[in-house]
Amino acid sequence: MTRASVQEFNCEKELTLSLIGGKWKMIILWHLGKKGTKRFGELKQMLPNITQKVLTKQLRELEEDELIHREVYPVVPPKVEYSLTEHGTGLIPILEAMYEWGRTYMDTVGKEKDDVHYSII
Amino acid sequence: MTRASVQEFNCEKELTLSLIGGKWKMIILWHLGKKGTKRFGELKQMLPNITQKVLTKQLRELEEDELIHREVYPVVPPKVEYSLTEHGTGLIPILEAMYEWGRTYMDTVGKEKDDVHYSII
DNA sequence: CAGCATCCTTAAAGATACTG
DNA sequence: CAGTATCTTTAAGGATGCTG
Repeated sequence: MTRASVQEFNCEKELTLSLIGGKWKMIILWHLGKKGTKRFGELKQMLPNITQKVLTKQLRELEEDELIHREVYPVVPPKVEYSLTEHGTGLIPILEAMYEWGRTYMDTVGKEKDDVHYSII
Repeated sequence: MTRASVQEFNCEKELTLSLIGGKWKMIILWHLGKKGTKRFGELKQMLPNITQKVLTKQLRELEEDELIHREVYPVVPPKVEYSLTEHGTGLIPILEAMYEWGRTYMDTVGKEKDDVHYSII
């Protein structure tokens, strides 16, 4: 993980990939980018198939990598809000480009190879 | 892997990520994009720490996903050349954006957190 | 509400040896 | 030269239960 003190990459884009490559990280960043600050429970609802443990881990890693900010309100019951940092915001255009490329790819390759089907759930 | 007949994603950008997320795929695409057609052995030399088995697998997957083209020349000894397809070429701008973002990120985060070091090898 | 602690499964990747 | 074939390791992710 990124959290190691020393990381080796062949190229800077591998560093970038290592930060967004977690199974749920891109969607988390996407939601925070498009809809703004969200609470833990709100994110959990947006990603119905994620477990609490995994969501916590993804968020902690994103926080340690300074892509998101975690604001803890000392109230009972607990309230925790997540939002994008500057670094995280800078990733949104890349995610948008990946979204567009994926759409085009799906439309062409998904249709010409009738044994391949991509479904967005 | 992408090679399954049915793939499910939360979003199109996850499809994109699944195609370039292999450990060596971005560098392979990058080299083919910047330097043009390459033979198997040339790619192997460019990626000194990759094993033949893994390189073969990455190339086969990229080929099946139609990001690269594999041209086999029926000669002895064997000669095989790899090049980008249209789809693969379309990814290069995204890889460039990831490269630039990663450079900026390294320069800022890598310096402010003195316990974190990223090394490009 | 927003977590933490355990245990478990699975695929990606690596090491190594062999071949048309 | 450009691969296959086995075997092994590792870490990400998931299932489940407990808690301040």
